[in-house]
Amino acid sequence: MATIKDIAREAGVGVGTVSRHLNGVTLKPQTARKVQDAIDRLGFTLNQVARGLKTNRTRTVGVVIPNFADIYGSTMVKYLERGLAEHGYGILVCDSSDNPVTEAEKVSQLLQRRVDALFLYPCSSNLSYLQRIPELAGPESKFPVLVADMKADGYLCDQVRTDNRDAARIAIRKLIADGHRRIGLISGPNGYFTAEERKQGYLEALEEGGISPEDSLMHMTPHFDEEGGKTALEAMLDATDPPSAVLACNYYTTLGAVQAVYDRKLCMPDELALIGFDNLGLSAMVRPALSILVQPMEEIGTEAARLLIRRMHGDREGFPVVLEMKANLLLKGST
Amino acid sequence: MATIKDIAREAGVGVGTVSRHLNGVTLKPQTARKVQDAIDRLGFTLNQVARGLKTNRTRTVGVVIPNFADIYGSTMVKYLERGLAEHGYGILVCDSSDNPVTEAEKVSQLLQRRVDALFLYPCSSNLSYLQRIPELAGPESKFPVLVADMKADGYLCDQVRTDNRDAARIAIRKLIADGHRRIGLISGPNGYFTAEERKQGYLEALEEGGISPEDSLMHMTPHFDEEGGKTALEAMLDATDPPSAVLACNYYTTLGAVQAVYDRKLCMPDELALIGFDNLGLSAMVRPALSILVQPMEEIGTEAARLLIRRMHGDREGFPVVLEMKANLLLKGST
DNA sequence: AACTGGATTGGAAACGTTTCCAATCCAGTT
DNA sequence: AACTGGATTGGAAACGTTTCCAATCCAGTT
Repeated sequence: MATIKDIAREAGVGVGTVSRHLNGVTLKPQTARKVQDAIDRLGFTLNQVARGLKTNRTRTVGVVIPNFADIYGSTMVKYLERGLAEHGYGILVCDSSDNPVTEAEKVSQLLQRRVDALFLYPCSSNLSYLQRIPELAGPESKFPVLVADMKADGYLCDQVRTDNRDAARIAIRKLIADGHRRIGLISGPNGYFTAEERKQGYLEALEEGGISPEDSLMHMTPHFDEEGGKTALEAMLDATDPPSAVLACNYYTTLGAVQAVYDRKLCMPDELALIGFDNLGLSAMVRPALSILVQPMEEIGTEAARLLIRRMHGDREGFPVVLEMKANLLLKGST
Repeated sequence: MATIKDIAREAGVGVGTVSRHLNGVTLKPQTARKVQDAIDRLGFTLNQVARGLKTNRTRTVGVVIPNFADIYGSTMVKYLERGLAEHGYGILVCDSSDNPVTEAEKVSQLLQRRVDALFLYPCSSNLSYLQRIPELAGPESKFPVLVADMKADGYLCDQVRTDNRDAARIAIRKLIADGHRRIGLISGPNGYFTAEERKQGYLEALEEGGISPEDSLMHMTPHFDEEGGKTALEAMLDATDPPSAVLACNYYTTLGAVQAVYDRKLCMPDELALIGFDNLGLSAMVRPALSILVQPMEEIGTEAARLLIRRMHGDREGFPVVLEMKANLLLKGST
């Protein structure tokens, strides 16, 4: 492959001149032409690895997400990539398989590859491994780290996520406005940030509505999964005083809840009003169509890109920033 | 950040020795200990960019897919990443937004970043831009390129994809075995490889069953989308001699078809048997549960990783290889 | 104790850029 | 025609590794 030296020789100029041309410095027109001709003639392409070594910037952001096959994460990454690509940045992505150990390993691999910043969608709120990383440790670390969808207070990073409390709150408010008083919640495990925030929003909305919470109506499923969603809804329906409305707090528990509704042949919204979470495509497949809280994945990805670009350009304004984007409540036939 | 020279000085050895230690060469035990101590003491991490420049290998595979937010592509990439990571390779991913021009641009950006191989999930079967790339042009190019889910005959690359003919064939065979004679097809635009292959499989199965194809039962939707799926099914149902069974050939047309079924309040499978495509999660949301052809995304990703690893290690056996993986027909209540 | 030769180690050169300083160019002035 | 000084250009040094050759070490032999 042709190098800058080959171009310099071919064009009869110095390597510095070729480099300047490649970096957008305006040369004397005839010099520029000679250089460009040589580039075209030899089919030269700049070696970004060499440039990266010299400039100490790879124009690459490291991304770690728990599961690529999950629409939520992959949609965020889609818009992250789009936003970064506009500024010439690429992404090096890793799947942590929802395993905190793998997550920490992937982060250190990415740093060995000298990414310019990290986009982390962690699988737990334990980010202590960040402290053990020399580049990141110390209060004066300037290495940009952005945490998505998870609380990272106490760590030096920006955060972008859905306003989970608000999401649950607007859903529950709507159910209360529809006259429901016994409203069930299917959320995730205690200690899991988004699960707890959504529960918090639920509690706040109940309080606003003057409804006192009942333990029997709040199910913190152990794995935030389909099975848990189904079991939780069945348990509530089997209890002595079943709910007339339920909010399922993620995609998988929504799947499970819908199945319980089908199995019991309940008619929505009359026998049970249901609001699901996350997956828009799903909504239309349920009859009546499922009302759903849609997280602003595009916005999160786009804002994350914008913020990371700023940080990589040295703008530390407002650091550390916490951006909470509002979810959208799409009302359909199930409420 | 500490470099290999700092380690050499700190440990009182030469840089070559440190390099050898880092590359797994066994040193004299006490030398190894001195080096390791220095590494630990200074918190050294190897600069992979510098290594990449010297070795001319980045241990990175470039990935271009049309839409990250699409479960099909992102699941393939998940398993691709997993398979490559086992061998120390990372992936640099780009979303082409289903745009052939962007696709070509992303490919050349990836090559500037000196990826060791390319995983391409192209948005059209026109891969002519590959020829214009100096690294890839010429019959003797050794640069590994793998094309997923698309025909790339005539280009020098390996191919891994679903056996689309077989997929459609087994679905139609099943419908024929169930006694259906009038079977509809909802596929994608002519000229679109997977759409045509699936149609081909449909035709083959009809022929086996001694059924002559009818144009009015074959709908090649212009965009392979939800709208097209719905419209196509409605058109078939409104025709004088409607089908008793239908195969929708991708996720989006399946969504559309299911909606048409709902709107007309048809009872599956009695009034219409339906087989969908791609999205497993969807199946359980439809009642009766939707029979579905599930593409072997995990297998494709895993096999692609295996093949790319081999190619990057210089093994050219069987080049160019075409791997067609069998889809899985999951039978549920809708047939 | 001196020698031998395989094992181990040291360190220069190189990978392909960028950047800085010095050298050269050349339009405008005298 | 000679001079001036800003604009342009040339090219050495450096980024942090790997690798090769040469130098050193040292266990085993004499």
